[in-house]
Amino acid sequence: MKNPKDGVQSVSRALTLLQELARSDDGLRVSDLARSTGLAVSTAHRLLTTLEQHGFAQFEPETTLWHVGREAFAVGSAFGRRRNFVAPALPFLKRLRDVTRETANLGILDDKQLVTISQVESREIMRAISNPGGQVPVFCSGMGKAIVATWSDDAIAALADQAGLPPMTTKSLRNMDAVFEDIQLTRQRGYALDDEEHVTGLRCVAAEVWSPQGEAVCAISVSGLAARLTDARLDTIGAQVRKAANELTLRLGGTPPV
Amino acid sequence: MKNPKDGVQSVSRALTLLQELARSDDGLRVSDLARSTGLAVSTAHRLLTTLEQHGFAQFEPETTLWHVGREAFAVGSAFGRRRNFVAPALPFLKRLRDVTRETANLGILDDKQLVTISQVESREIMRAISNPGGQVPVFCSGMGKAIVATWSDDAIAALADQAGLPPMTTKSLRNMDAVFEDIQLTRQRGYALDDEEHVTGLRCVAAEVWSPQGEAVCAISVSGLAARLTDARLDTIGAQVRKAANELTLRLGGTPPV
DNA sequence: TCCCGTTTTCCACATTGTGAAAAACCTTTT
DNA sequence: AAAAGGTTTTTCACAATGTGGAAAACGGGA
Repeated sequence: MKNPKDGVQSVSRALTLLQELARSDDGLRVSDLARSTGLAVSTAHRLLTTLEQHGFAQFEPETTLWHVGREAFAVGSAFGRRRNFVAPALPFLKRLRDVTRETANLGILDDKQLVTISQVESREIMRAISNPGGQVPVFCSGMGKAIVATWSDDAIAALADQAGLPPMTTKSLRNMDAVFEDIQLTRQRGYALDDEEHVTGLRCVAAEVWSPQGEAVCAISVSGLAARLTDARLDTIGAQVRKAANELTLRLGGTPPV
Repeated sequence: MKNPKDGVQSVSRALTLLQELARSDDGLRVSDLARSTGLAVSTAHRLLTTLEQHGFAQFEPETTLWHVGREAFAVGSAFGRRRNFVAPALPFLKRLRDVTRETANLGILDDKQLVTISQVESREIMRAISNPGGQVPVFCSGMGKAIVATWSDDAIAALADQAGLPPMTTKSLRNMDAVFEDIQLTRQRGYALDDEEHVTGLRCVAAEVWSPQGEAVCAISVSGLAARLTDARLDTIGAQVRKAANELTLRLGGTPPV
């Protein structure tokens, strides 16, 4: 008769109540909840009380309506917190590596530096030069520029002011005019380009990834020898990177740019 | 022996497990959970399974670790949805973050606790210590004090009476005299200050946001290392936070204080 | 291969959750 | 002002349900 696969009855019922509560924006009454879940009113009441004791449900005495409680919010946000983008990003990076046959990277902006968090290496003989964990000045990095391009010009100027524009190669951007010109291009193209600005001989195509809060949290890029990442391939790869970035954005619960 | 006031045992235990899971960023094993909650392993396992069936917990077979599940996230965000000032607040938080270069927060008062609803992080190395969803005793929080300062002294006393004054650091307010003194200052200044009263080394400047009904519904704050939020900057930041709070108030259809 | 530390399943037992019904509240109606 | 109709709470006897010890199934190391 009893099927253990159903789990613990009372817990299961309590969770159903919570889900029902979450469905409603302006609260529900005990009797409504009892009806919609098929529970006895007294049972629903008892379970709700328990949920309330733990802060998962909330009762408004004035209106006698039940709501989802703060503790549910607290526990739920732990789900989002755990999302360090590395794990979900991997499949997209791999696919990107496979379609481009070049190294794919994931990076975040941290204290004026772009940090490469994760990397899926090209299978070609010549590998990328930068390592995961490696840091690059923002404006010498494709990923850095992709993220920064989403900011206001003022914010960009402020960052450049603080971080400076340390040149890494002869092609590095050396003044604000060059920076804004490059950012302008980045916004138009929909992807950022590092054309041997970090390491001579190395090119890098990048696009930013958006958080649910509507901010560019990290970026995806493809990097390889300038000899292989020819001008002719740039737009194709740009579109592929853009696509991967948008897909990851969706995966993370964000909204890609129009 | 049995006290019905304790609520439904199994539900209560399951919720405790969830809270425990939320505390950990990289997952917990059944046996760890059993130990930390004082449950028999088999019981913990059974409850977790039930949580998993509803999507509130998530099990990683590879690592045999348990995490908070997507459904907990879904239900939790219903809490945020009901307090729908999150979306309209974001632009103001971002601007505040940009002008102060510190983390900007949005919080509401809920059952004697201040809950951080949303957050726009500083771009500096040291990020905020508190997470969205985090809860702080009212009188240890800048945002809490900003809201409460709009109340009558009687109401404040009543709340303190109920909630107590649990000290979080050595600088926390420990008696009603200190509270009223601080509230007095808050009203004069036009902004509230949490000077390492919640976390040592962390300062926080806050101002309340008004509803069209003329009540302080939520608060905006800027938080950062005490080393960076120096006394010299306090009044400037206070004015900036006040301004952001007033702008959001207008946006929500309320009337800012004179 | 065997072993140790897990996770998972099983099962007899009584603790614990259950729901009908009654009590306590509210508004609204007469 | 009292009665009626809708709630939300509380109570309580009963047995269905959840419990935890112990045993079984894994899953990596030696």
